[in-house]
Amino acid sequence: MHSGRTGDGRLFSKHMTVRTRFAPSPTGYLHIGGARTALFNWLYARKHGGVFVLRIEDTDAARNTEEARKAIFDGMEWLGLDWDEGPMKGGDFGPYQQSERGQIYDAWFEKLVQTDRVYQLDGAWRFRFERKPITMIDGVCGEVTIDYRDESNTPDMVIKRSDGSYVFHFVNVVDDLEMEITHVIRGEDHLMNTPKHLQLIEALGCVAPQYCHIPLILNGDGSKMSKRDEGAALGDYPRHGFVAAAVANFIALLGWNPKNENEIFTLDELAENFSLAGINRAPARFDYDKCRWFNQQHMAKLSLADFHHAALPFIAAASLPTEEFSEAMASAVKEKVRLLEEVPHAVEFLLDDGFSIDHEAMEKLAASAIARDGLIAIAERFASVDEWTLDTAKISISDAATMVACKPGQLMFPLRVSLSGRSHGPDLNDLLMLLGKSRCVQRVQRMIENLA
RNA sequence: GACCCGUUCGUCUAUCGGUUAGGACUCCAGGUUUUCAUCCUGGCAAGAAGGGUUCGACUCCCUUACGGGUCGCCA
Repeated sequence: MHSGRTGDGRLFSKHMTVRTRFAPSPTGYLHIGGARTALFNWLYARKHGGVFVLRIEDTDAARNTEEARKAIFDGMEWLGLDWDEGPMKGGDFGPYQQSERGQIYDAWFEKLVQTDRVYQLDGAWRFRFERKPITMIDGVCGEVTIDYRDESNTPDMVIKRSDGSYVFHFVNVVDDLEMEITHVIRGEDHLMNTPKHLQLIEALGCVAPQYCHIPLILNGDGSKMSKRDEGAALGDYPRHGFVAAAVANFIALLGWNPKNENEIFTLDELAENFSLAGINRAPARFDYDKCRWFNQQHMAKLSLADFHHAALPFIAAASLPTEEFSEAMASAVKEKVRLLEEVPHAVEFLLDDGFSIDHEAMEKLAASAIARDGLIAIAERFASVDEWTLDTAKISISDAATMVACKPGQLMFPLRVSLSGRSHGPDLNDLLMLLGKSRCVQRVQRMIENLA
């Protein structure tokens, strides 16, 4: 039969179409680690002009939920990981949900019955392992051997439950065979399953796909990432105002690197540069700060219109008037925020005259010898401007500085705090133009009163 | 506990026997900006430990320690 060996996978041929798959089970939510597995499979398929399959592994009827199914589709769509075959897409190897593939499994199972590779125990069917060392050639880990002569460590596994349903190991293997999957990129938690799968494939008389096990993603402190941990649920990313390209970029670099010093990649660029050889073997820790930095880098590349559009839902969610949130405002904060969820706070004082004034900034102002006089001069100069333009506003500030015998630069901080209530924010020129003459005068006067 | 995989700055990583061990995030200091931020420049910071092999080891081998994974009629 075949190569006489198991575990070394298919000899990769230039003529062979690469077929990868992502096979999540619809229980819970889409985990960031799962998203990365999907991404790597997608990248590998795209890189090699292959086919990316989405298969829903819903064999555990009790734990499946519709929300979880939706989370998978939504997450994939958000990240931009389109599948060539799968639910809502069809394909020649369907159906793509295991719950609908019963007859297919029955047929393959019958082969094992015929060849006496299964036996019944307590009503469940167990697969009889061959008692020999099993060696796999993993695409990432290299050669790994598990000795199946040690029966205590590798008991025969159940592949068909006493209720007649099939277990993961069996359906997963059958589907990869049926769907002609060439490369299986999956989490390292499956590494010890692989010899089981190899044995099954051999018993079925087939050739195994190339397996590649990628390291898991850990929390920042090195602990196992689970449900409630920051960054664990893919669905949280759009909610916090991450853009998809940034998240894909960041998780791609968690466990993979392009072997050069580039860091910012679009999805297409990732696909161009992707290779199995660049995948690491050690688990990576999740760094939320760096993820935010990637987001900032990707947002900076967004067009103003796209950024404005992306920020609008966050303005609405903060109960700020979306119709007043202009592209000019978006422009003023575009490169100052790392997450879209920071936009409302960054612009709220532009949309609402009743903004509060930062304590620390106020104290610094109160301590300044020239702040009050400077602001009085500015208010006076502003008020006398006929045509409010950036030039006339700037001239007014210079004039005010002359009046109180200081440098214009010294008036910037008092003016900034007067206009925005804070010591950090958009460019002063933007503030001046965005607010207009009368609001600027009002705000400066309000500050003068506060300082009295 | 058994069996697997792993271990370079705090974090993500480059290095495929010979390098002042490089880059990025974070942090700090300068510079640019009449202001804030961006940005630019510079700085802090690493080969888990012990044995080998070798002229020479972060790199290869062994041991220990530590981390992760797996040991289900879950996937």
